[in-house]
Amino acid sequence: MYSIGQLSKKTGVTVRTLDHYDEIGLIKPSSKTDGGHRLYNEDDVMRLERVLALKFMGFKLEQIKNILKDSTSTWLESIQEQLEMVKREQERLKTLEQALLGISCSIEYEGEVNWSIIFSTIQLFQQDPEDVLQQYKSYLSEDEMEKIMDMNAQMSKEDMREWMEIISDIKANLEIDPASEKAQQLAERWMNLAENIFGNDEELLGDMWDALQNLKEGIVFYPMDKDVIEFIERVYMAKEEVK
Amino acid sequence: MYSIGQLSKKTGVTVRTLDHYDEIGLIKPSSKTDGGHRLYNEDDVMRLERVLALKFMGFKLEQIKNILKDSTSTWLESIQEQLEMVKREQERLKTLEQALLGISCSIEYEGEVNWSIIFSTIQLFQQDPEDVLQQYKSYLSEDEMEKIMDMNAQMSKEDMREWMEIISDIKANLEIDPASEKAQQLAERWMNLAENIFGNDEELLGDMWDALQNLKEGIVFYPMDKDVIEFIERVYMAKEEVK
DNA sequence: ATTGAATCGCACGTTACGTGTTGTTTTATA
DNA sequence: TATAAAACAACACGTAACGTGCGATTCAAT
Repeated sequence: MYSIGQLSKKTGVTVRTLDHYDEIGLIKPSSKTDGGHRLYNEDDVMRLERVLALKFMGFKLEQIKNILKDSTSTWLESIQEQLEMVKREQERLKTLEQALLGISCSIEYEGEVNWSIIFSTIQLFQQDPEDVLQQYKSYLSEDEMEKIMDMNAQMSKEDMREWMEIISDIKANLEIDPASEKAQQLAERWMNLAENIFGNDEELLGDMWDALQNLKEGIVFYPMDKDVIEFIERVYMAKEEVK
Repeated sequence: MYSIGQLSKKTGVTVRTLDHYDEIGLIKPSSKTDGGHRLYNEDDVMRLERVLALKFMGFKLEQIKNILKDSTSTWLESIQEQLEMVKREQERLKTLEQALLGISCSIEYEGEVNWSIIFSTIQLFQQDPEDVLQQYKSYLSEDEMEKIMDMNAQMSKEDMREWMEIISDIKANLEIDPASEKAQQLAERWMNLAENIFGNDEELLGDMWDALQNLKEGIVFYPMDKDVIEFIERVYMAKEEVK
């Protein structure tokens, strides 16, 4: 028989928590002293351990009460629901991380808080990725869209950082001569990174480029907007002319 | 100028939410009608949009108030803190998913709820992975431990399912003759899967096996316990004898 | 018996609103 | 312009899982 304090020490849960579990009828002490102090026996301890296990799995106290009530309970179902929930939450956090990463980089390289980039980024991540890619439907095949989605998801922090760096570099130099040495270098850096990310898939890159040119409005790849695309276009046109 | 209802329609946030933001001083309407109805102007709308953006990023309303208060605010710091939080949460969910997956499989294949497996699994995931591997320190090199941690994290649902299946098969047949056809098949299936997971790294597999044999207590790889290890040992010894 | 520690029971605080009520203001219609 | 209908203000209570007190017992040790 344990007093509430002893049980607390034994299991590591606070007295208040045990108090609460008693209040909501989750764990009622099997007996009491004449004075009214709660006494917990081994069965109670076991029940507590099970409750803690289920809590670790992410169930709510009310659910735990139900699960422990009917032993015929649909355990598998409950756990698989939890699994689904955990997966959905992970998806959410993954996109949130991407968004935060993009915003963080944008502040870092632009040196100030740019609300329009923030709004665009968030808007981009708020709708589900399927919808975002719908815009590209006429330019890309199913296959290509899937590839892009994979890349998007697997883009590492380093990739993102490099990507932000080159793009903010370009943004800082939008007005320079497209035929200049520096412009050529910038465009080349962009191309290299793009190839790197798109894995040397020339066809995909080409189709992607077509899509980008035709969908200049809005932000399509995080912070890359119309201005950047047009800059790169100009540089390439200048290059062609030299030839 | 928008009434609270118009603003609600325009932005999609409920009237009650705007009400709340007014209450806590997050978004106060810039003017009111003679009768006391709230009127929001474009600046208020902008502030609301910013609030929503920050909320999307996961900030609390109180934090948002502070961030929007001092423009000199440490934006980058705040966002990077958020990023860290998101990452930690993802880590937590990843391990939780693994644990749930293990428990789900254990119920599926054992056909009943086995609390001791559940407790062991949870205990395994509650301490951080570093500590778990500390037990193996004397049997495995740094390199090997790192490899194992990677595998552990990347073990797919299918792998886990197969793993659970073979192990529960073995558990159902612990008492059969180690020299029998069936026992040999079971051990072989186990070996094949282990090789599959450990990527044909014979040395790693060997060292791992040593560790498993010496650390029979507790569960080391999810549901694989002492009994299973001893069974496989017996089968191999029987095989040796035949030779 | 006394005293210090443990415990009980109660209540308010937390977060970001949802839901509901009553009384007032605005808007639309006659 | 009178009146009905809609919108709104202001307040209160509920949510989930406890944390943090608080005064009033009760327990355990001396």
